[in-house]
Amino acid sequence: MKSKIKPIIIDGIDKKILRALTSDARTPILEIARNVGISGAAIHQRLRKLEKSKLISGSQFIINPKVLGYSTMAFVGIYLEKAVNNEDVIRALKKVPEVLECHYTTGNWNIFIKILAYNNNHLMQLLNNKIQSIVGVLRTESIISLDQQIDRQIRI
Amino acid sequence: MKSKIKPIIIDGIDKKILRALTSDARTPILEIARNVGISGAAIHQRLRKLEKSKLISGSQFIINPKVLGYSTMAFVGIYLEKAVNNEDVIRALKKVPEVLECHYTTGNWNIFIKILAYNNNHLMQLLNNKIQSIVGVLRTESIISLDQQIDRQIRI
DNA sequence: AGTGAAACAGTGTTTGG
DNA sequence: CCAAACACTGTTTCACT
Repeated sequence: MKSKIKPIIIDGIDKKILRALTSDARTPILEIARNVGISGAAIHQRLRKLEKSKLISGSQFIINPKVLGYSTMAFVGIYLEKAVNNEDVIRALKKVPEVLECHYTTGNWNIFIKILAYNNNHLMQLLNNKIQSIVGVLRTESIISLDQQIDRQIRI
Repeated sequence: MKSKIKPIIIDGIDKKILRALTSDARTPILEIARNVGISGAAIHQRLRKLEKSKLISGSQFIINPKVLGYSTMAFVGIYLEKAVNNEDVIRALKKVPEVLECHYTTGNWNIFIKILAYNNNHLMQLLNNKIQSIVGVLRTESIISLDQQIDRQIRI
């Protein structure tokens, strides 16, 4: 069962708070307060509202995988056998840490993933030993990202 | 010219720091210090090292687009005319806030994007009015994400 | 080089209005 | 939403290993 999504109304002040915190999660609340022109307690109050509405689903430091040597990003379309239990495949994919995203999709592929590897050879190993070896996976089609030009969240 | 990537050696303490801050960017440094068993000053020092190495490229609050009414995510493969200036196309795509990712890719498509829309109708409008109208775009192929099962960073 | 204790300014959060 | 209040945090300094 899906959890219900409550709509939320956010005003200009909420947007300013969100813009500050989506560009730097550690922006001091009091600094935001000064820029917006209201008290820190008010910002704090609004943040609680935004978190309660689930519009904010957490915060994180961003890791640059290139510094760790990951230089190959790829998208992989996966064909599944008709009889297979999809959830088992998802469970297996979750165990592969290099798989960063996983979607059920329309079109020819049943599942579509984003995967990160050290290099093309490592990608091939992952596909052979970790992806295509999953029970129910028929075959895969890979699209390698030569260069990522945009990576962002939705604009507030 | 690409900026040089300096390799970095991180030990178990660095990993613990990164794990804490990638799961919650606002984790107090002193709390990490207590869990790891070293002083706050030491954590602070290591954080500076990690930022200097660019392994940490910032921090952000995570927005849940569903709460804002975005319910359709799609991947779109884009065919370009041979004569077109790719950078102009990227520049145009950057101006479309619903485009969250953009990659140059191998394979049939020249460019591959991830895009977010309120619904299928909105997606169609975006494709017709904002993407296919870009000079140099020949045609597009869309893959709609029915459900996203995995969304994470590389494991530390 | 890396560590930890101490110190201060500044922050996060609560309370009462 | 504000102002005040308190405990705690972030950050620097410095002596030590």
